[in-house]
Amino acid sequence: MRTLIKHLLATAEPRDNVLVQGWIRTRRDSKGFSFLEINDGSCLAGIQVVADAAIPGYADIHKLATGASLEVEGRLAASPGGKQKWEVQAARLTLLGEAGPDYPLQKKGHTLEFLRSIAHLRPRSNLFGAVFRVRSRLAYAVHEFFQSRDFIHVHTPIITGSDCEGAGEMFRVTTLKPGAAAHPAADFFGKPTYLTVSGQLEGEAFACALSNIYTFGPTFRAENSNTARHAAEFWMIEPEMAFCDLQGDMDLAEEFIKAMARHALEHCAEDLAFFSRFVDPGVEERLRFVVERPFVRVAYAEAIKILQQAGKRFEFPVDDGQNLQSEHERFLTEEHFKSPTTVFNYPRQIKPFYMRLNDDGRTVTAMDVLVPGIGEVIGGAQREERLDQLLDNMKSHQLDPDDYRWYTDLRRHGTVPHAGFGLGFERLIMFLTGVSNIRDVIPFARTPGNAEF
RNA sequence: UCCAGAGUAGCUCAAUGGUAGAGCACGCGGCUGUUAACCGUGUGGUUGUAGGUUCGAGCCCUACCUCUGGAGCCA
Repeated sequence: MRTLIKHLLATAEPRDNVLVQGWIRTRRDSKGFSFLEINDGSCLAGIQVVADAAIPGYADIHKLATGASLEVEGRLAASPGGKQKWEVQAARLTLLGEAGPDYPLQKKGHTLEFLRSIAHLRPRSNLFGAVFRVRSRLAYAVHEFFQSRDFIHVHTPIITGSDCEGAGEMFRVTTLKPGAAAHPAADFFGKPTYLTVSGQLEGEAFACALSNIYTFGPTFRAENSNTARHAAEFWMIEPEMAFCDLQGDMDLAEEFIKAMARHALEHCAEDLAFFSRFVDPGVEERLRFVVERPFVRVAYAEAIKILQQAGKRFEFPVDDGQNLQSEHERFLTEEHFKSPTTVFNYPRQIKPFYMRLNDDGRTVTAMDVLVPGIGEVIGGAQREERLDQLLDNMKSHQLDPDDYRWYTDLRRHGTVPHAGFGLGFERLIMFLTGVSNIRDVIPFARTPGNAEF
């Protein structure tokens, strides 16, 4: 029976009759025998195979090149070589699939840019194997975090009929033939439909029934954003809590980030060490810092004062009443506080209609969590639970309440204070791995002009 | 979408306006408990595309395409 390499490497005693299946990373020939390094993706490290020229299957040795797949039967034994504890002394080699001389992954460093052009093969590289193992582990950690706190997972719809959630351009979903006259009534759903940009509004409906809920699913934005932090398709995590205010929301956001960092340190040590060595030297230290230290919390008005008194020339002036620019956010989290920072109570005019108006009449209960190196990783708010105020907010945002009938209904029937936030899963992975481009933390990235694979 | 930079061998990169090269990969030969093995040798090019300037363009000019970094929008 096959044993994954991660389990072979963790074995305590030598073992006869092991079966390894994987892909060849490199081969080194000697005069009567060869060394093969095999990787199966179960962990960063591969295992060394020693193959004597006399064993069955060795006749294919010239075909056992980098990238080829094979099966090795043999004995797990202590390795006399200095760089590994175990090796497999092969009794039989079976070539499964050749990789020709045009196999693009060499046993040397490649640029990330080149690896993106072979997105179907890059998971076989050290870096992308590590990234996607961490991504998987963290997806598990997300569910563990919320489930252990009695949050209920809700699958909000991917196709949505509301075209005005206020979160950016949307992809149209239609079965109408291209060029057909625009008759929404003749379309599949009898009205215009889109890919969701957020499950928040639906999440609120479920929070106002099940108390604490979360969503974790794909999200789509048709914005022509061409940056290292934006993708047209990405995964978002959106908790929503009934009977919760802004304080509770900020507490949960902070606990969540800390829990993810702690989980990565505890369960992805080998891969994190790899990131520290080849991607971002400070990543492990940064995660420990995030776990140990409380986040800074600062009101928007105070943040503006800090920026104005920083004595620093920004490209964009600090303007009270306007949104913070990327350079302002980075200054706060990277230079001034040198810590993850939560900014709250933003001016109402720069935030969406659903955020709760504070008693000052000028600010809303919004909060953004900023982290060094990434900037905004979480955006959230206590929601407006008062029907009259919500309708007033819609009016000032020039929205038609008729388009939000079911949403305002939540305030007509047993309304409660509630709050939540949204977090881009890819940005979290970037923060935890140090990988600086969102295209490199999602298996097959969709960005403007690029839907290959 | 805006600003800046870059496109030369499969990959990473060289090349005063004057005969396009190296390392790695790949082929062949050798050698060794090797480990991004090593030594020798060989194959490999419409210099992103289309125009232009020039006796002569990888290099200078124009347009376009693609990518990268930054910005906007945001998660």
